[in-house]
Amino acid sequence: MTRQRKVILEVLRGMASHPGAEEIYEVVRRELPRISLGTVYRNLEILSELGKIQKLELGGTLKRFDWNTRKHYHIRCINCDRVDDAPMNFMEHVENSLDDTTGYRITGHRLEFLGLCPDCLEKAIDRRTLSPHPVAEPSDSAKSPDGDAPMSRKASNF
Amino acid sequence: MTRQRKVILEVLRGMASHPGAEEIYEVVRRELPRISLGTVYRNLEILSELGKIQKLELGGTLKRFDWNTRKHYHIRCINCDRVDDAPMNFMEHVENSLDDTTGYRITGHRLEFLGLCPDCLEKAIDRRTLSPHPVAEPSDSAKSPDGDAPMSRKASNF
DNA sequence: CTATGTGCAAATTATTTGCGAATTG
DNA sequence: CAATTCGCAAATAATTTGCACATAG
Repeated sequence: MTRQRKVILEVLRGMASHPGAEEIYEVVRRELPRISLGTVYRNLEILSELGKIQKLELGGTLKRFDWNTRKHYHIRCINCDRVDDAPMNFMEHVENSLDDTTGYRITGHRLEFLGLCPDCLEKAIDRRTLSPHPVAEPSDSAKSPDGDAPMSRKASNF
Repeated sequence: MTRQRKVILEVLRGMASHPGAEEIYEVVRRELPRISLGTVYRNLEILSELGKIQKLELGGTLKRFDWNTRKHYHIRCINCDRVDDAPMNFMEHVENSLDDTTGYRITGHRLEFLGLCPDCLEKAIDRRTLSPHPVAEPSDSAKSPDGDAPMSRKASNF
């Protein structure tokens, strides 16, 4: 347990979000200005092997880390890539729903919800930025409480 | 619809697995030796936007592609990274299980099962390669039908 | 024709690794 | 001290992109 390892762990525990290595690096740096990015990567890996943190492999391009080591799900914004915990119970038994013809020995599962986070949702409603096809400015009062969901092309992948 | 686009689509449709871009490239190459990897990437992206194929963002390091555009789940081997379709019905309603305090507008979800594929499972049983701690060779007949699952350290992340 | 797509090579992004020096126990 | 870890820089891996040329419609 080196100083840098301890600081990395504390920093992650102090973060509400689910940061990637770079983001953690930037914060740790404020305390240990001489630390290297490689050290951050190495320690995040080690800490997750020790079970002190959890490595998340969600969609998108980067690996994220979570101080919460309990099994739980996540929800990711398809527009800004923000990630939050999904407020939903872990389904202990989904794995039993699998047809046993797979031949696999199942060891776990991962569930990720996709959607627009509150911030991006608001921007989408205000500016129609994410509408499937550009919309001629409607009267600004038209804040349809639950109208046509703005879905990006990307979202239609699912 | 260029020749290369057509060939890429046909090749993917002819593949049983869920290949990444490189793997598709290698096969397409046999028909179009002068095609470039960049073209493969570009066309896979376009084809998925057109809804002709599906882009998969599973765990692991690479993006995979699936000719099957219907919503379905996958199962991935934690040892060799092989991916198969998960023989299980799509859960149309899981998204409703989400506590509505999220503030997100949900547009989809993704479920991935993890485990040992038949091949890796067999090797693990034969050679105990993946046991948590090395095991003294037991009698070879001990094919426990559902005994102690060989779990790698990685698997315990979930 | 002309908009779109291609091949090639260089650029990006995220992550990993070799190595000699520093630190921990 | 001896094993582990660090900082740094270079190496990978997967994917993206700029640009001059080629092709489809």
